[in-house]
Amino acid sequence: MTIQDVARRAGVSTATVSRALALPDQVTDATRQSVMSAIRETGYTPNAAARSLRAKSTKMVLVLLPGIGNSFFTPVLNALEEVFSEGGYGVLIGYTRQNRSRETHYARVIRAGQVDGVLVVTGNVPRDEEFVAVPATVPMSLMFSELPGTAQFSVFDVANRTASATMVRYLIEQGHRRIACIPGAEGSLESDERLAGYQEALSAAGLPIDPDLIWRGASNFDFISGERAAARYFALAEKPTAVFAAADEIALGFMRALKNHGIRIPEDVSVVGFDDTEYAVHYDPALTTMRQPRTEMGRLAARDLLRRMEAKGEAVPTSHVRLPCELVIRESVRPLV
Amino acid sequence: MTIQDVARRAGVSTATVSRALALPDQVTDATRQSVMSAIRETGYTPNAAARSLRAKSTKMVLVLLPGIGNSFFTPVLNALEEVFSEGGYGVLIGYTRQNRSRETHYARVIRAGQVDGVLVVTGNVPRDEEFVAVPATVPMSLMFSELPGTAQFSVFDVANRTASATMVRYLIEQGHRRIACIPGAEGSLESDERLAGYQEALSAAGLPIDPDLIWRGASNFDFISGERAAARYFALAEKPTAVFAAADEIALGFMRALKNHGIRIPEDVSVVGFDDTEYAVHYDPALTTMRQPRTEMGRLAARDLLRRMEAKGEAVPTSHVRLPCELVIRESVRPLV
DNA sequence: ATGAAAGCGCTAACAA
DNA sequence: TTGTTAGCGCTTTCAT
Repeated sequence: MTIQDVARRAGVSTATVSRALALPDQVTDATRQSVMSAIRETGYTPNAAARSLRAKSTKMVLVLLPGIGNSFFTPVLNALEEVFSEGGYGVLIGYTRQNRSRETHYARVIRAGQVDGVLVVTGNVPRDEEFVAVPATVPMSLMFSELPGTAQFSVFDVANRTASATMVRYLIEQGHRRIACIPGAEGSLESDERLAGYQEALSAAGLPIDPDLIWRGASNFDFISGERAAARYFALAEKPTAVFAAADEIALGFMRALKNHGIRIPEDVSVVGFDDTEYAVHYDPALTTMRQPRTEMGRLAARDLLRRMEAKGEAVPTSHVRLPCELVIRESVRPLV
Repeated sequence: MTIQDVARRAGVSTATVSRALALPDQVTDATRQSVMSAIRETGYTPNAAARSLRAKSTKMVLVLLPGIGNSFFTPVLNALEEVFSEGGYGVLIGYTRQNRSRETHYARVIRAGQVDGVLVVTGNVPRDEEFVAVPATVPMSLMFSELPGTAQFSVFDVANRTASATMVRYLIEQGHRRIACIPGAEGSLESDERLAGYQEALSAAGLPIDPDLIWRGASNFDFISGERAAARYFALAEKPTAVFAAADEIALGFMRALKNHGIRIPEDVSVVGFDDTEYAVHYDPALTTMRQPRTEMGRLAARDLLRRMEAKGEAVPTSHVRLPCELVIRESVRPLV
């Protein structure tokens, strides 16, 4: 069923059918009626490839995720799909898996004109040379990461440093003085920022920064990193009274490892996380953490990209948004005062 | 940069460029060389829309998910993306949200020829009339659900009933006699099957099926359903010694609610789940559950669809696969013998 | 082995 | 307001 069939059936030209669909006011009521009924009778749906070829727009967005099976991104993806599909755009999903060849693959997808925009949702922006040229081709945005000195894309991130400082300050207010930190994925921006926030809060309170209490070396923000950090805890002669984990999963892994050795939380040691994933509230003890507004970030980023994709020709200024996080107090911190 | 530019630069026709790319053996080494270097110099990438229009194939797959922010599907989606992109197919993602209008939207995407295949990953197959016609257009498969009497699509599911029976039998072997069941989302196939497995195991052991111990009425396989079931537990005069939850999240929600009231697990009551999501092993106590082979299911389903999409013309028989689950014994069951 | 040419289905000038 | 027509970029007969 092509536009030809509809045109024949309605007794008009293909151009009129096209107009009846795209610019209904440029067509008389009568013809629009007959075109519409012809469409209904034939069950016609415009062919996407033909339309794309002609219109030079595919109405599709590429969403690039790291893809380490991380459920942190589930609500983000949900929000993105919601806003994009509402705006008439399809969501093409790509997992880079920190893998060069997969990045190249998706760079090619973009160059093939398969998408009208790109959203990179990850701490690691593809290093592929081919990606350098992308922003010139189609609008591209970043989520949960930043790239210094690149004004050509919008970025949506949270105030990691401020949030971490707030969290550690809360711990201090609760009377904690010896506070450890598990900063998460070594070398990532989030990790650096959250560690900086931790140090900032300690310094502001006149507390020393003890290298023995900074448990580096994690390759990810996952359970296993928390379990590994537990070994550092046990090795310590003078234990901290509180631990700030840079992600909920790290906190959960850490707590589980401690509990295996009979350590009680928060009676023996307080633990806090970062993210506020779905499981934080259901754990025992329910985890005190910083809520990242994942759904809201997704919506904002999607709407911004939508606007920039629709702006045929004229340049829309890029957005640089840093959302605050929210301290969610639950049960995993014991007041020392 | 179009195929024209490359052709001019290499001093050949566009047809030759096309052949050099698609059928390299039909071209002399010399011409292929010059075409390739022309491609490199120009940075040419074939336009996807033009290719699709001509070839009547988009090299894209639509993956339809329920989209209730459920991280159960994270590894599934991961596996799907891996296999499809390896096979040269892009993954277009769609969340139906049990919403009629969104189903219609995606039915239209399919009819527009935007995808070469469809994978419905959900217990609820779209009811939209427009979907009835889909399997005739492009191959379509089902995951984690079945539709009786439909041989035209492949289906990949787990043996829910058998797995549940195995789980309950395990509980019985551990000496439990009074076993409750939280069957999960009312009216879903998974729920029905898992409940049936529970009843089957009880009957086989000569144990009575007590309606007071079947805590129906959940609208989903989520935490809240577990919390609600806890009320049923507390209301009961004669408590069960073990509870079979039809999903890990239900089990976690249930355990958390019990612990809030000072009930210890497994000392006071044993709890088991179903799924083996990432969090099951990190909970305290680590949850005894049935592992669903989510990644493997994703791979199998993707490969099957790939095969059927590639089979230009000739009919490939559909697959009907039911994978077994694996009992994972951890800490949430107390032996009574 | 290569080229010429038709055409996939649609949209948008331009004409009428 | 409507129709005619060109052409988006590619693949694929059919000739040569």
